[in-house]
Amino acid sequence: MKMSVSLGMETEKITYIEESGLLFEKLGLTRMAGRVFGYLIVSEEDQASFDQIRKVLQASKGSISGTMKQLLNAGMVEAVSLPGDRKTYYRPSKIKIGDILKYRMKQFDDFARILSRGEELKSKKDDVSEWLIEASTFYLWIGEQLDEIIDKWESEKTKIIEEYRQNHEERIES
Amino acid sequence: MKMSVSLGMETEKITYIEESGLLFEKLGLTRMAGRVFGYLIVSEEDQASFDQIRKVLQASKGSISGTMKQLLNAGMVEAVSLPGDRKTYYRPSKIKIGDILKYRMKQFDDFARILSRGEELKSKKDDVSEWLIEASTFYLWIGEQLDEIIDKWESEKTKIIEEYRQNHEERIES
DNA sequence: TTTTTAGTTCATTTTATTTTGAACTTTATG
DNA sequence: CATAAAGTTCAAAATAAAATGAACTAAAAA
Repeated sequence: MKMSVSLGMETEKITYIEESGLLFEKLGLTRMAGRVFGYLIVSEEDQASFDQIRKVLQASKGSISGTMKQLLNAGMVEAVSLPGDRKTYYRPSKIKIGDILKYRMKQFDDFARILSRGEELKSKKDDVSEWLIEASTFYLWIGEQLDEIIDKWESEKTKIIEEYRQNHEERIES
Repeated sequence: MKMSVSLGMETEKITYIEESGLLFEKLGLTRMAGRVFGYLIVSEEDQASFDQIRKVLQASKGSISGTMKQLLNAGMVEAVSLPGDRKTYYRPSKIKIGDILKYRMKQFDDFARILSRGEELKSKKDDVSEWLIEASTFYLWIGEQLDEIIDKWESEKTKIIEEYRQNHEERIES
């Protein structure tokens, strides 16, 4: 196995970056996007330059260029420019976490729509029709519920995070 | 564009089947799986035989064989066998719709885990670390919330579906 | 038992996706 | 203005994923 990350980075972080690549691939994004995101996460610097990313991940400029666009477009990464410096720097964006989920839930809208259209196309109404109606309604409904929950998160997150932190510590102590 | 479905099926349904294929592809499954599922949905028969599916979708036996395994494995399709008939028939399974969502939410667990591990790997605690903790907690929390919501759906779905049905009719009347 | 039908397996081919690399654009700097 | 650095673009190469088709297995029927 060729290790594609190096330049004085700890083995653990190199492994992490590759795992992030594989996860992104599983989520339908590209492996390189996952590597870049992983690198930006575990890098100790506040931001990394295009060329730094390219060198660490040992990829071509073209590949990094396309990947940065993907990540910017998905809102996962932010570009930073500095006066007196023509380079572009990148850092993980502090995107509202609920927005990632909302974005992903759009997939369910599509799924709901295809189920509902399928039901309309059937001339015979049977128990599959029933199921189709039920399933597409479910996705409409769950979308609304999720919006409410995400609002709840935004307003109560400090408290919730604190609760989770305590739970975690309790487990370690016992 | 080669139309890969035919055999006396309405154009609308053929289009539907192809769109279902494209959607499944977008969801990370295969196009063929989407076609088969779409076909089973809009077919007027209760179930379709292996060979019927193969003929309608004009695909090879190997392709259908692999695809049926995928769909069975994902729980989207059920196999039916009949006494005195050596064929296998397939129909869309009346899978609990919440289960599809729960299955998909596993992706978020993975995402939460990678964010949390990234945070642990950083020696410097900065605002990215803060964000990582927040984001991974969010996914833990949302998983629990969603389980509750899905339970609520299961117990109240008849009522909810009725409400949505009325809303839909009102819109048509006005 | 032999034949036939139904489906599986898997090496090969086809198709789609990702990466590279070189030429090009843009913008800062001497 | 000329030069250089930083990125972008895109055709071609590399890689990965999916479909085919032919040989194979299992199980019912003759």
